[in-house]
Amino acid sequence: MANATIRDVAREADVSVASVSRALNGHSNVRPELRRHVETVAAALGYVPHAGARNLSMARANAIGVVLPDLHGEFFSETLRGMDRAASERGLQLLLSNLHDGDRAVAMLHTMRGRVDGLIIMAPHIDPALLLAGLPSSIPAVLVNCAAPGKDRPTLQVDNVAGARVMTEHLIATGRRQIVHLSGPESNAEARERIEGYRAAMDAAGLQHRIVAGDFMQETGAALTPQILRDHPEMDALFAANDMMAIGALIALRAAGIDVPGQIALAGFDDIPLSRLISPALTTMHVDIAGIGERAVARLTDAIAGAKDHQLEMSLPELMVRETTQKARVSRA
Amino acid sequence: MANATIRDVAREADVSVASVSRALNGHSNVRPELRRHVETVAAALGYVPHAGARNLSMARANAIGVVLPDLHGEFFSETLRGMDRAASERGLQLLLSNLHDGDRAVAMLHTMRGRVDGLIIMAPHIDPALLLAGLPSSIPAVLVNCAAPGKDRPTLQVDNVAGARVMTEHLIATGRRQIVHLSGPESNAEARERIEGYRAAMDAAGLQHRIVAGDFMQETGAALTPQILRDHPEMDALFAANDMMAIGALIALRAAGIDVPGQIALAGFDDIPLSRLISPALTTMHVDIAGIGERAVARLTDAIAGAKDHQLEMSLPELMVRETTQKARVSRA
DNA sequence: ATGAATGATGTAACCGGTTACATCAAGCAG
DNA sequence: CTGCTTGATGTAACCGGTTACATCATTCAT
Repeated sequence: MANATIRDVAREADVSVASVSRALNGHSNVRPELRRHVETVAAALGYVPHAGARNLSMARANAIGVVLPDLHGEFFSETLRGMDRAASERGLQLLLSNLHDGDRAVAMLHTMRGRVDGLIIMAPHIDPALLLAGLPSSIPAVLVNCAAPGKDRPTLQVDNVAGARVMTEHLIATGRRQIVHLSGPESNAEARERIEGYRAAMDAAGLQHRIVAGDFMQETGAALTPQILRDHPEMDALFAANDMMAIGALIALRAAGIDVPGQIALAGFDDIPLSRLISPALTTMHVDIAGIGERAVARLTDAIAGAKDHQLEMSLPELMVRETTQKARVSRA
Repeated sequence: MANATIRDVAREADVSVASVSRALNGHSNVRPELRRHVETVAAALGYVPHAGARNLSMARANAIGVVLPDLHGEFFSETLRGMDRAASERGLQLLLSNLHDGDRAVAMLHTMRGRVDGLIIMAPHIDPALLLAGLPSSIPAVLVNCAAPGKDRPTLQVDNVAGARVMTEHLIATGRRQIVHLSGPESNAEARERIEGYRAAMDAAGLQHRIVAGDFMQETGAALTPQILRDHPEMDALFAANDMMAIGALIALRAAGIDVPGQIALAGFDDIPLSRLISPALTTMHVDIAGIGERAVARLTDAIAGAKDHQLEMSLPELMVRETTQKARVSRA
């Protein structure tokens, strides 16, 4: 019933456990015939090594823990895809954990200790002090898009401030003036940075900011749009803090009979795969989502190998002009 | 430097390791003052229990392994989301593995032995015999959308045959006659079942089948469409075996200046979130993707708990009529 | 022929927890 | 006062691997 252990194999093959271990792991100092014999017996018993035990004795889990704020939407699935690719190249597995709130966060990190060699933490919505307090300094970790660029941890970030500034400037350059920013939640560091970039560009152009607080969800983008139209009747551009909200807004604008980009320009942020597929195609800031996942794994494996490189790696998003921000038609009236 | 172990805590607190273990795990037979003392010392040392060691000694990993064919696209990210929800409710973590080909598949399963309590295997593209051969019968596993309904394993499947039949009948009922099926890869069990459903409905209506082999990828849907238009100039409906290919086809059709659904009706399968967001919205078979993920975890935890219920659970997809299959306009000519 | 070097194999400690069982002190009934 | 029960704590075995080191048989140089 229960699975065979290495001792069962040793007894059956009439050799020591050490020989079984060596034979099965391809060590060189094993007689070929002995190796074959052990392999035969192991196969006959259906022996599969117990990875947990091996991990314990080798003090190496060959796995990395990934904590994400949310599995919703394409953004995180893309990140995960990048991580998976980089991880399986290195023979690592991913231990996944959704990180809802700050309290359970620390408990979660603890659950991971001893089952993973390091952690990738993506938590723009969690107080970084709280996070780092619960993180033993001995466990390697890379922070992705966290609020504070962990001083003594490798860190990856998207330059949200610059990105939002570029997008806002693009909107201004294409003739928009009454630009409303539909932001992410205040508690989210990336959302705050994007607000900052928007503010900077608007200030530089001498325009007035209008910020409406959203929460990065598509439904909210749709739900808030009618209200935005009411409160800002003069609006000629809507800059959503991420693509999902922009798409929600697009649906609501379409439902309201508003022409995009004819009457109102629409912009998003992230460039999820979906954004080029909708119609009209969404202008957005391209973030190399899967690439960030890959880089995170690369940095983490370096850190696990002992690298002391705690540099902050900042990636600059790129403006993708598509259909939703084409110049407004000359008024037909 | 290295992390404190339970013996460090025991030494520092001047008690035995057993007491530390008991105190920290909330056993009742510990003097309250001793417990507090141990907790204080543990906190002072920054002690975090080594989950791997605990797993080994308790013979319980509190994790489940998930093997997926591909992380691409919304389908699997939705599945994963459902699994994550169900898993974290039960205090389980997910160990993720992308399963590219059959050879590495078995190795992968072995890597998981001893680090997970059970497996969820989603592998419509892998020879089930190969798969089950590599799977020790002692490890609980549930099969999702695998080619063969594992006789002695809990199994979840989508009724692809019925679903494809319903969709094809819908197309016929809305007046289409020259219906081309853009199928998934022959190696994929689900693709084969959808072909079968399409065939059944076409046969029943006395119509001729036209099947073009695709591979479930959006790019392929787009790339194959011009060729399909050339080879089947009379086509009035295109039924893609999944939504991603349908969306690819939609883009290509739009580029070719073809009116959907005016000239050609378009249908997909899966009902990924994206399909209702594109324009025109895609008619498709709704599959409760996240729900299947949740059910898989539920069935697996039952199996881990010792349930012997190896019933095949079949879920019936539901027709979602949207814009791409509205009745063809009366010819304007 | 003898001692050293080499190579294959076995013994047992170790990784870091959990827990059955032993031990011991205190409380209590007779 | 003695013997039994009860509760708290300690001892050590165990989970299933890996591996340093010991052992032993060869082989080879001297």
